Amino acid sequence: MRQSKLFTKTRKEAPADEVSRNAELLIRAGFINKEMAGVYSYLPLGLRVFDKIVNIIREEMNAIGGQEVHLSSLQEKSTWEPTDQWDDKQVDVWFKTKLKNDTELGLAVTHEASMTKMIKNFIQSYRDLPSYVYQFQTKFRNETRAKSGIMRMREFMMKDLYSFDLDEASHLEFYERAKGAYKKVFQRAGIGHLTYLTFASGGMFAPFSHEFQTISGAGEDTIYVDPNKGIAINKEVYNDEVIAQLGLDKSTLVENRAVEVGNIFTLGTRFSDALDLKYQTAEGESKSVFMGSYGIGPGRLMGTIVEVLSDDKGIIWPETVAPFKVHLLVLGEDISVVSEAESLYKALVDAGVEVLFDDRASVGAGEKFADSDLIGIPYRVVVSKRSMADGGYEVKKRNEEKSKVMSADDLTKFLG
RNA sequence: CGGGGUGUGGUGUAACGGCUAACAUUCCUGUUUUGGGAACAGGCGACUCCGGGUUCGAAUCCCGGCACCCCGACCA
Repeated sequence: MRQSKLFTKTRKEAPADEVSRNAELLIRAGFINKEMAGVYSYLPLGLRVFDKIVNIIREEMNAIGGQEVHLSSLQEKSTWEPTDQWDDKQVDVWFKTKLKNDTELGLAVTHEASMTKMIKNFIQSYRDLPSYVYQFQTKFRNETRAKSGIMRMREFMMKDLYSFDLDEASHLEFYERAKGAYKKVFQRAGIGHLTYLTFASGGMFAPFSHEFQTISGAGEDTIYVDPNKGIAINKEVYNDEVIAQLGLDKSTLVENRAVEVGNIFTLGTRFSDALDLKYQTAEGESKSVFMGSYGIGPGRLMGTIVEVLSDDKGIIWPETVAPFKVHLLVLGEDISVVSEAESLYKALVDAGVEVLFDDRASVGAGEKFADSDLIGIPYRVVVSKRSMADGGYEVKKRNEEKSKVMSADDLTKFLG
């Protein structure tokens, strides 16, 4: 993509009302736009990152047998009444609305109940189980206090997977697979080294639920990490009994602030009982389906990556989620330099490399460098009189200081 | 939802109750320039969040509303 055609532009200063690092950098670099408190739009660069994150999650969900669907965000009152969750006292973040005929509707806070209702149409027998169904769909939560940029929004995308199993044993088997898939997601997204499987309160069907917590000062949770075992305990269940139960040693646990980037937990038969999701066993008995739920917010994940991977100049995207792989800069308007850059751009695009080409004329070299650092694309390639005199193109990684000069062929090979 | 704070060109800031609301940046025109947000010249852009009030006079003081930020509570 040509930067001269990109409608967004970078800013030197962040809006005064944005304090969080993720919002500050993402707005300055033109990835997101703030609509109102807790509501942000994704712009071209931001959407590319968002989509890459979504794709990583999608691949990992598919790998453990997930089937993707897309449920509505409009939900009937009757969907939530069986579990008593329509009540504002039970769920205090509802956005509610009405049809023209005054029928009450809610904007999806989550999808446990509607997913259960949907799958009920397809599950009658033990032969129909298990089923693992997921979606990327908008959640609306009327938070009393939105904050921290895109980390806690009133409208946000969530990947929510629901598992429907015959019984607790097969549920637990899948649960372990889901753990593994989540680990891979955060590893691939570039924050695996800072993300810990964390024990948290479990609800009625399990002693614990599991959160994936990424160490960051921007986090809202406090966790106690065992660095050797790579697991942690959320403050909400942190006590001597739990420490002993998990076989941990209190003296080795380190307190940290962390962002909850994912969570998985056992629902048991809470929803299947309430909504009458049952199946017939081989013996002809009727049994409740055993459920679990598994969430990741791609937007929050994107914000977390920025919080954790940046320096004083800007963002440092991991290659896996970067909006482009290469930021190609042409310096000066000298015809031979420009045409050299143009043909390199074409060669890279033809080789299938994702390139943002800073082809803007009459923009100083300093500004191009500053923009490049701010946007944070992993590889920067400079074409200038100097680089050509040195015998080619100058390549530098965003997170490294020194650059090296490469020829066109080497470069295409190196990046392709 | 409790507490605290802030609203001034697109963005960041300034302005004692008193002159035509200032400066920087962005943007536009032109000249020059091209290795770390370059230089010069000219220009566009603001009913100072909204509504009342006090005053000869309000961006400034008072009241109400709205919006935004921070701390806490909440967070399937």
